Amino acid sequence: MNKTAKRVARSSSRQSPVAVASFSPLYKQIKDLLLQSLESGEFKPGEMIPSEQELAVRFKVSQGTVRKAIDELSAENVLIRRQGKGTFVATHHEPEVRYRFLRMATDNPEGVKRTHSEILSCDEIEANDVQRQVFGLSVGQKVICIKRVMYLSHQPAVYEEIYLPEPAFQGLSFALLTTEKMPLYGLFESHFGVQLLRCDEKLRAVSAPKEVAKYLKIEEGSPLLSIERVAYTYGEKAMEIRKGLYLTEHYYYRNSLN
Amino acid sequence: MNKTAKRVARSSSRQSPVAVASFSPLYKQIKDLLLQSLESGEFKPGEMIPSEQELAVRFKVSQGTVRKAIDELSAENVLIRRQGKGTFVATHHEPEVRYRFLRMATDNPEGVKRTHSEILSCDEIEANDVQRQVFGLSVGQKVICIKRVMYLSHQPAVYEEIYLPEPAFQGLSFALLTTEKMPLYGLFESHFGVQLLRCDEKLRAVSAPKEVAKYLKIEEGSPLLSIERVAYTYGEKAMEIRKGLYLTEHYYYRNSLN
DNA sequence: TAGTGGTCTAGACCACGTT
DNA sequence: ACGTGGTCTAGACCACTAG
Repeated sequence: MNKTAKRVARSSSRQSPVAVASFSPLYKQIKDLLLQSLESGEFKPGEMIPSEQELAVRFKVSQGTVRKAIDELSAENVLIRRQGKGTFVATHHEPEVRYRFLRMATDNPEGVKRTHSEILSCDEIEANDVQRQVFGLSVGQKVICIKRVMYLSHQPAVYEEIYLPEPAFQGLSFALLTTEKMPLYGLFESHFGVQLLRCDEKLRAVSAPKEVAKYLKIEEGSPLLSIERVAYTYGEKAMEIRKGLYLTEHYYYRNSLN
Repeated sequence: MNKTAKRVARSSSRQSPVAVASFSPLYKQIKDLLLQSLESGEFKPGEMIPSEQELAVRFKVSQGTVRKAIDELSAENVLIRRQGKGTFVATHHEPEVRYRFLRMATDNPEGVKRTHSEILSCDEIEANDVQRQVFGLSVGQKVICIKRVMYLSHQPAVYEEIYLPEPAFQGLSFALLTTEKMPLYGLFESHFGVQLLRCDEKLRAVSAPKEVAKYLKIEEGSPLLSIERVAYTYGEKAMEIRKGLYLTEHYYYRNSLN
C-alpha cells in the first residue's frame, strides 16, 4: 500500500536549511480544513456537521484521524459532540453555553436567578491607538462603543463599555440592541456572522468612579472588580474589547486552575 | 479471540433495576489504576513512569488504551509527556510549573522579575466549622494557619492567610518555612507528600483592612483583589484553604476563557 | 542505534438516541 | 433497526532524544 503519497501531503517540507519546526500532523491539517468550513459558513452555528465516516471519506483519511481533529475542536468549544446524535457547531443561543464567558456565581441556594441589561448608549467613535492595533484598523476607521448596565437577579451588578470594530458590525445601533432580546454574543452571531470563541481577561481591583457608582447604586470609591477582555473569533482575530466593572458584594468571579 | 472476559472487566453491571449510569470505559479504569500508583507513591514526583508498552502489558490492554488514560492525566497536569524521553510525574519543583497557580502578570517588558515571601506567623489553631467541613476534620482537631506577605519584583504585592489540616502537616513550623527556600507547594510535596493538583478560586474586590494596608504599604481602604482558594490533592481531597489579598496596581490576574 | 512518545490505519464492537 | 459518536485492538511507521 502506497503511504508515501499521504506523507507528502503533510507539509513535511525540509527546504530551508534553518531548523523550521514545520511538521504538521494529518489531524491538524484536517482540523484546519474543518475550521475553514466553519469560518466560510459551510457549517453554520447550531447545525450538525457530517458524520465522522463521511468526513473520513471526504478527506481520504481514516475515521480515527477525523476523530482526533474533532476532539480538539470539541475541547475548544467550537464543536459539540452528542453521542447517538452527531457533532454540532457551537452556538451562543443554547442555554447551556449562553453565558459561558460570564463567570459570576454565588454560594446562595440557586445561583444567578435572572439577568438582563440596560443599554445606556451606542456610539461610533474614532478608534484610538490601542483599538486600531488590536483590531487591525487603519487611522480614521471607527469603533462602535456600547455602554450598559447588567442586572443580576434584578440588582445592578455590572457596568460595561464594549468596543467593536465598526467595519464588521455595520448597522449595529441602539435600536437594534434594545429590540433584540438575546445575549450580545448571540446577536453578534446571528446578525453579523461574528462567532466569538475565546477571550483573554485581565482582572484588577479598582475604586468606583463617580459616574459608575451612580449606575450601580453604590458609593463613589467602593471597590469594584475590573475585567478587561479581548474576545477572538476564528484565526485568533480580535473582534471585541470590553471593560467591565463588577460589584462583588453578592457575587464572585469563579475560576478553576490545574 | 475471547473478548467477553474483558467486557466483564468493565463495571458494566446491570444488576439494579434503577438506571444507574455505571458504565466505565476501560481507559478510565486504567486511569484510576495509574492514579492509585501515583497516590501510593509507586511513581514519585519527578520520576519517569513505565513506557506505554510496558503499561499495556501490565494491564493487559492495548497501547492505545493506556495512551488515552495518560492523555487525560497529562491534560490535568498530573503527568507530563516528553516526546523521545518518556512520561514523568509532575512536580512543583520544575521552574516551568512552579508558579502555575499564581496568575499574576504584567504588560511590562519582562513580567514578574523576582518573587519571595516573608512569613509573618505560623500557628496551630482549632478548626472552625467551615475548615472542618472542607478538610473533613472532627471537632477539636486543628489547622495550621500561616500568614505571609509576598513580594513581586521586590514590592509587597500579596497578603495571604493559609490554612492547612494539621494531621497531614505535622511538623510544619515557622522555622521550617523560613529555612526552606522553595515555593510552598514544593515544600508540601517534598516534606509532607502532599501533591496539590487543582484548585478552585473565588475572586472579589474588597477594601484593604488597616492591618493589611500596613504590610502592603498602601492606604487603608484601597481596593484589593481578594482570592479565596481551595486546593485539592488526589481524589478531590481538599488540603489547603487560602485567602489572599492582591495589590493590582502593577500586576493583574490573567485568565483565558473558551 | 535503540527506546520513547506521536501519528495513522482498518476494522470491530458498544452505548446512545431516534425512528 | 439504524445511524451516530465512543471505545478498543493490533500493527505499522514517524519524530524526537540520548547514548
